[in-house]
Amino acid sequence: MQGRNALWMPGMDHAGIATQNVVERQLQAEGTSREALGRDAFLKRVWQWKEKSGGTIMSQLKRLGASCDWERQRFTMDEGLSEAVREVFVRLHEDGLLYRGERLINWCPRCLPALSDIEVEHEESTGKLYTVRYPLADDPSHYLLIATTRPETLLGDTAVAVHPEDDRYRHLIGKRVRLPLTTRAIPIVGDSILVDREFGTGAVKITPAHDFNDFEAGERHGLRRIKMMDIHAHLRTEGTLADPDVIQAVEGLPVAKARPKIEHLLTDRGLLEKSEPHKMALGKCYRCKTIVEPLLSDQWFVKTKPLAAPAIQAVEDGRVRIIPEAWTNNYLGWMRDIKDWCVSRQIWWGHQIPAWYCEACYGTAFLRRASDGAPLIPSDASVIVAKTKPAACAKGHSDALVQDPDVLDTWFSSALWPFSTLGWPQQTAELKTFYPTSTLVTGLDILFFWVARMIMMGLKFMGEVPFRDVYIHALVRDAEGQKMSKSKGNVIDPLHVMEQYGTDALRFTMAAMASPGRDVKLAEERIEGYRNFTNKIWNAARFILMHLEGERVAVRPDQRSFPDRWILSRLNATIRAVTHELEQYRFDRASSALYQFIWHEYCDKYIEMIKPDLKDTAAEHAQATRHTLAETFETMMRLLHPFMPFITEAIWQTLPHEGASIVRRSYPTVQPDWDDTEAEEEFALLEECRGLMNQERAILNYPAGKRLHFDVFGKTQEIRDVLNKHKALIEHMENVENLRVGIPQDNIVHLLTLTGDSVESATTMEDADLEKVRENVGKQIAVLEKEVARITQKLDNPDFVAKAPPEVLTEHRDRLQRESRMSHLLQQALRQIDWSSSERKHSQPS
RNA sequence: GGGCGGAUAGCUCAAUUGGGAGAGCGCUGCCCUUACAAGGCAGAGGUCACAGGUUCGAUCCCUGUUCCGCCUACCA
Repeated sequence: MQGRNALWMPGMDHAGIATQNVVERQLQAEGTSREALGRDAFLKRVWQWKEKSGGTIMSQLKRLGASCDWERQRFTMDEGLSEAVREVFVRLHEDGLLYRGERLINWCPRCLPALSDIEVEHEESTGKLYTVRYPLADDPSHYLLIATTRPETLLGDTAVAVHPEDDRYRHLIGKRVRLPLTTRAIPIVGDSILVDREFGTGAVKITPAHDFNDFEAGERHGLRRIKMMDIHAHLRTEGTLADPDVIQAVEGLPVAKARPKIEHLLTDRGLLEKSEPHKMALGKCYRCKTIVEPLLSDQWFVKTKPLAAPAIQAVEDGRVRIIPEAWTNNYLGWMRDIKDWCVSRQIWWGHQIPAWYCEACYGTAFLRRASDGAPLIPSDASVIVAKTKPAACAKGHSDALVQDPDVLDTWFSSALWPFSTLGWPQQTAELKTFYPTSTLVTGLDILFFWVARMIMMGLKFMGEVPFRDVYIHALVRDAEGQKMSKSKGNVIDPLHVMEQYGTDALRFTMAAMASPGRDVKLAEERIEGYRNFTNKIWNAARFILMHLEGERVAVRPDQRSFPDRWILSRLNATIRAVTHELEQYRFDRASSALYQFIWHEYCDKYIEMIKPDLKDTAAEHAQATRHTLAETFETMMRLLHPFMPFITEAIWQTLPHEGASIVRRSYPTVQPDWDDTEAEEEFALLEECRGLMNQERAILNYPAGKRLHFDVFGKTQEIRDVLNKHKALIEHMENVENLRVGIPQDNIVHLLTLTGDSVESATTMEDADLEKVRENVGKQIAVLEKEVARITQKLDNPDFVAKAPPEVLTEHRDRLQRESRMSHLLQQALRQIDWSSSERKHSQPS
């Protein structure tokens, strides 16, 4: 609508692990499995599922009225995007930023593939801290006390560490201990990094194959790595030299079952010193909440440090702006401490890694997994990385090439999205036009998963940042403030909400609640409130259509009626505010400006003001007013359209308009000749009158419908002129007859007078319940006197008078004057009430 | 353990250069007044979490405390 060349490209990633899980569950229900199907047939099934159900998000977007470029829809598994993935993989490898190695990685024993660090959620839980006796090899009567939360892993221990400067243990370094439950003896090493003297016993076991810190300690001390678990996190004792009865007790058991057995065995042998409750943060799979196990395996890693450096720079120097800014430090902190990124996943659905290994060169045939025939590539097999399958290996073997069975992390392809979707690696026109893009809108929860990686990849392969602004939107939570999740079952389906309240109401609610840095608790009352707002707009439109019959004449703004000039000026202010706030990503302020204007200025005031003109066909301004009415409402619909696309289009079509659709019309811009400070000031004066009159009605307890006589007094001649000019309007708006305009005066008999800044207003109180009035007035006076005392006290303070800015001083003095005058007037009214009631008493026979 | 954010009307949330605290919903009263009862008009309701400090003056700035979220971390 603003005439910019905008591209909103819709699309999806392939959600590797999640999608594979879903399809595998289907297969399970059918009594089969992916292994039984085989890789190719399985992938066909996944594609089928994707075609069928993958459109849900797209249809939700469409229902929400998202104006995407639907023709350009992209999917990370599309051929073009897959080509980009292969290109990037090969180039990262060439540049030494990609390597394969045996490392410890987070492993979900249920989902089976590797997880990256950030796919692991930490959850506080209470476990036990066991203290185990490790007898010294050369003197079994003495032992070292080792603290551990995972006693079953001791089968994989290859050393014990103490702090090199710990006097308790220093003399033991270099000696050996007998590893409980096994026939092995392991060394005692000194390690100041691993060991915290203060914690536990100050001595710690090292299990390099099953713990990240221990892995690194193992590297430092050249320790052997003994794997004692399989991919399902079931204990495998082969190679641990465990005692036969231990093997019998725990072989093949999952961790949870093995731990008590080990505890039992240790106790039986008098090797368990004690166990006590212990709080710790357990790593769990973010998807299925299974406890994650560190697992030793061959994986592909992206070396992230060199990529992160320019990505940090880009945010530091403002080429990428994160909004709200508060998240910037979050991003920088994470990037500065970034770990290498494990990108291989042991699943089938995804981009299969473009790496090949030559069995002939390796010398012996690769082992193949019995279940699915996947080759198990040895760590030392030489690798050929290429975009397509090589014809032959370096030594000319052509028929012994085996492709890496693993696929890439979904985020690997997502990271390329800003340019892969525009045709890269081809230098397309789209890429030239739209890269770098302007804004990425996303949730905080994927700032690291996605945003950080897009910036790294964009800088590496395009040489430019992928986007200028990153707008972090709020996360929508349920009414209790809980994050929505399928497993908790508290997910609010937007389709359902749209069904119930309408899409426009949902959209407007989201916009209104999008205060920066704050999550949205989706409260139904709020949606309902904005549903009512749409209803209000609809009814206003009906009213307008009813009154548009007849000539409409466009007149210069400054020659229109007072209400017309006023509403044009207000509309202009609203256009200014909405445009400004949208540019600042303040959707909350933009929507509240619209709400305030449409309901409280346009409907409550403007429409009410012009009713006399519309009903009286002979009215002076009728033709011009009808024009203004159509003009302002049409403009208002365009201004509101991005927030409420459906109702605005529907109404717009019924209004006088040009063009086929509101979407194709321009967004309203500020019109200099609509600004009218005079009209706004005059309106403010009328509002002041209105306020005083309402207050009087309230004090006198008069019913809303009662027509009253009012006198209004302008404090200057100029004000009185304005009041006289709008006398009829005031009478109409305030349900008043025979309004009289005069000069303020004291001692008016039988009248209740109130004062404002510019005007005073008086009305008769004879019809009122004087007792009630006395009470109300008394309350008012008390409030006023309190305020008067407060301001007086401030003004009596010489420091305040000396140091406060002059405008604050005058403002205080004006206020004091007004409040004391008001109090004076009310006391006067009180005296009159007393006088009247005594009159009444006297007139009655005793 | 570290970092960040929040604590304002019964509820959901606003309030940037420190100077009389706002909205929506809910509540109370009166109104089916020919656009709108999903509405109109009016009203009640707040020691701005707590304790100090800076200042003429603090919801706002500083310090500390409590409670609630989130992120992050290897304390075995």
